[in-house]
Amino acid sequence: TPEDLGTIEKKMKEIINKHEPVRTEIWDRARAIQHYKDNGEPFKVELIEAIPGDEPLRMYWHGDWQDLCRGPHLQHTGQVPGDAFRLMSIAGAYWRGDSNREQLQRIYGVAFTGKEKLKAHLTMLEEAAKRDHRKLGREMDLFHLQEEATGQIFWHPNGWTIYTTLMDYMRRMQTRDGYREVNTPEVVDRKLWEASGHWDKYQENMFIVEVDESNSGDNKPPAEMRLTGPNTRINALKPMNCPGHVQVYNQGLKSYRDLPMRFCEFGSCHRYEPSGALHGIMRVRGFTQDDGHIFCAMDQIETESKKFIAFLAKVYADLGFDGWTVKLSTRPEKRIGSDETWDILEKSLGDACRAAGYDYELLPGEGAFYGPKLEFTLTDAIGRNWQCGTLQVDTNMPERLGANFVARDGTKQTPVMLHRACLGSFERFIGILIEEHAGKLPFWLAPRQVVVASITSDADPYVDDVVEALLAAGVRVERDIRNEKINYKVREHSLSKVPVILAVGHREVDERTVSVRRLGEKQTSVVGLDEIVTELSQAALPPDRATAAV
RNA sequence: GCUGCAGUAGCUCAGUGGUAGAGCACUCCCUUGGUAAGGGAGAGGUCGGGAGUUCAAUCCUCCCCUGCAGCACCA
Repeated sequence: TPEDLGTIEKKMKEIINKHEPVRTEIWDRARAIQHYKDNGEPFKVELIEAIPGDEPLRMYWHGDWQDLCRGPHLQHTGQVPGDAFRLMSIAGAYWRGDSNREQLQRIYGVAFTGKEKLKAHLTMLEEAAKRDHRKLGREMDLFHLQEEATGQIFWHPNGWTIYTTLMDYMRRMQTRDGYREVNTPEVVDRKLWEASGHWDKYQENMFIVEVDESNSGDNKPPAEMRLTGPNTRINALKPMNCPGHVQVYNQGLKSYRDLPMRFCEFGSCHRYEPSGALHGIMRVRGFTQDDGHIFCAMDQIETESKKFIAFLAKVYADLGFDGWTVKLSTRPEKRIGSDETWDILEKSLGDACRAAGYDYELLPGEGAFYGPKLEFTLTDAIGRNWQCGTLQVDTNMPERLGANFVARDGTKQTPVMLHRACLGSFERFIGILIEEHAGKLPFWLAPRQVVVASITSDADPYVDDVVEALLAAGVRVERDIRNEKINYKVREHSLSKVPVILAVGHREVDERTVSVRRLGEKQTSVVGLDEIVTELSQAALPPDRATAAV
């Protein structure tokens, strides 16, 4: 508990003040194992037994405290900066990271070389908490969650504006990049998931929909019998779009001339995620992916991969991100497909990434069960990493689901399938977007772009003129003619992150101008009505349509 | 799912074994104010849900739900 942490911290400081000197001895393994057995420390015993070879072990002491350690240790405990550490939290952690093993209590703490640095860190955390998308989502009236639909999002008008604006942008970008948009069913018979292999591996994480398909009419049995009866059909809400896209591909004969064939879908997916995994709108049970699958020949993998990475880089840059990283996840323990195939696929992904000009971090064993993947990760306000974009090569699913094409030599061959998503899901990406910009979204994405506020009620009719002109020019604009002082209006709209406030009073009415105040700036400027309409309508253009930066 | 913590008004939070309070937000009135809070009045709560203990439970006990931090998971 937090109180316990305080007590522990106090005891730590006492030990630090004692300047306990280090003492070390080399023990043979048998003695060390016996020592820990006698002291009831089975985890230490296990650690020692896992150390290869039979070299002696180093034991350390500081006063009463004893540890098995490769070393070195501090000369004395006084070397720990007693005023520059803080115990932060306490939580369970599985022994050796294995959820089938015991869970230990882990105490999290931070330590710095000086008191000032600790203070700066704590201040940073406080600042980061203000950018939390869950907090901003409430303050900006973007969305809410409630327990009747755990892990799913009720989007409010403001939030849904961000969502659809982003989706429209992605649709144009993907069309330009050679994708054809499709749409596939959300309630699908388990047979398809069995065929794809997902039923086997992810059944317990799927939303199951059982429907009675016996004759309708008065002789229908009661619901509790129907759901387990012989005519019950078991469906699952689609947890991913790939099998659906293969079904589209499989309609009609395909030639090597048709490849690469790029399908995309704003695919609504549902996954029964473990309760402890849910996190705001970043990890949810209902979400929409900007999903896409490229069916291609083996020798097209690298070109298509490079093309996608370039596409993703462009999109991320448009959305204001430059700090993303790439990870290459390789074959997991539980997988399908031969090692030879994995060798080829892992290499081609890595090569494509380098060829596109990006380095990657290797995550051994983290790949999907059907193939390796590149993960494109972004960070949230407090520095946690989130996988957003992904690129996965897959030869297994096309084969399982019977996809093929006629090759140049007339033989039937199986295409490779590249699974790819750029944003990942709109939900997670918007969460990251909110935190990255601390709610101050780029003008084209801001749900409420402009508020026109009257200073005195005499200006109200003119407010309507300004609003009309901006609406006609494609700007998302609201009016504020409430009986409040301009200070009050400015404060309120600034807090809710409206990027531009146009204030109008007698002077502006007489001159047909507006007083412009931009979010984050103190000074205002007076601009003619026509001029501001032109300027803001330009600024409202999404990056792929903007002719010039405004 | 696991470990720990939490749930009181729309939001942030105080509080008590005898059925609840503040500030902000909201509504109305006064105020027409020039760029981050003008004044007054009012309305608003099955104290997350269920069971138990008790004369009496928002408070104590148990179960469940939801959230937070971390772990595990993430097709």
